[in-house]
Amino acid sequence: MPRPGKSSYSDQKPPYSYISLTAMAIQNSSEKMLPLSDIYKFIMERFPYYRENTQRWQNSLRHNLSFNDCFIKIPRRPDQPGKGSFWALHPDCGDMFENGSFLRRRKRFKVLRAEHVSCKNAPMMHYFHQHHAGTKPQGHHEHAAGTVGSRLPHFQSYAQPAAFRHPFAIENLIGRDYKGALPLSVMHHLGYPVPAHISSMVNSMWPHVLSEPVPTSADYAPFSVSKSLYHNPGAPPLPAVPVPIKATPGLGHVPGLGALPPGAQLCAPPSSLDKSDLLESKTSALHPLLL
DNA sequence: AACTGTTTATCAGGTG
DNA sequence: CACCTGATAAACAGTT
Repeated sequence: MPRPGKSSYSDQKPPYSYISLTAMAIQNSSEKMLPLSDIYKFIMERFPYYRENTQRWQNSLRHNLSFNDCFIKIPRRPDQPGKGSFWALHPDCGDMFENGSFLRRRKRFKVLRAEHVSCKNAPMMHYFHQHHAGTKPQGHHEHAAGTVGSRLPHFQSYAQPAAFRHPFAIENLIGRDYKGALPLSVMHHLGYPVPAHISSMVNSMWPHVLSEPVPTSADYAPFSVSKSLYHNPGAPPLPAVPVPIKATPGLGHVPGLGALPPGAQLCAPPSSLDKSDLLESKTSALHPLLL
């Protein structure tokens, strides 16, 4: 295992998964979203190991972006021409990494099917911009069967329960589920007006991490998820549906690995969330003290 | 053509 | 042993 400050390890494979590396890159960006090429750049600049075999690892990374629900695509605006979309972290995956350390992912992040459809697929964003329905969304291959229809209450119950809300509508993206959870910059990018009270809340949840030191190529000092990626006390609970891998009650704070800040409240399912809405959850692993 | 994104498949390693 | 996660390969489609 490479140790921080040992340059002789600089060309070794970093102890981070592609998910971690991608999350690092995105969180390190000022906009909290990056095009694919900038994710490549970030990784190559900081980890010499990834300056070689680019075809191999970049294919893997793209696979991870598409495959993992923790990454969402943000379309470019017409005034931002370029290749591909921006990639951002799903607003509910802030506590994905154990103890805030990128070294270890605590739980698998999976979204509900309905949420997934509206969040993962580009046509939603086109609707988002153009205010009309895009092409019919397709479910992610892994979730296409088995969960149809039954996990919609979050969207349906928001604000105007009786009103039909297209699953691609902005209200369903930034409505109860995402309001205050997407980075401000992303909200702004999407042209969504951000009320002041939400703005302040979001800012406290998604701080700029640019001011934090960035590890050099030889320094695998763990990137830590900034404290405000955890939910603030008082902030409305987000309907994350994390699928815990396992609880690790004994781990606690590892020196240098970034600890849970005092008073931070981790993402747990809202109390109102019906048990049937949880996918394969093991509630013991969701206890805040364990996170 | 090169890049981007999706999907399927396979394998290795860790864990209960 | 079953299951899960992550890494890798590859085919393929769409976009720039």
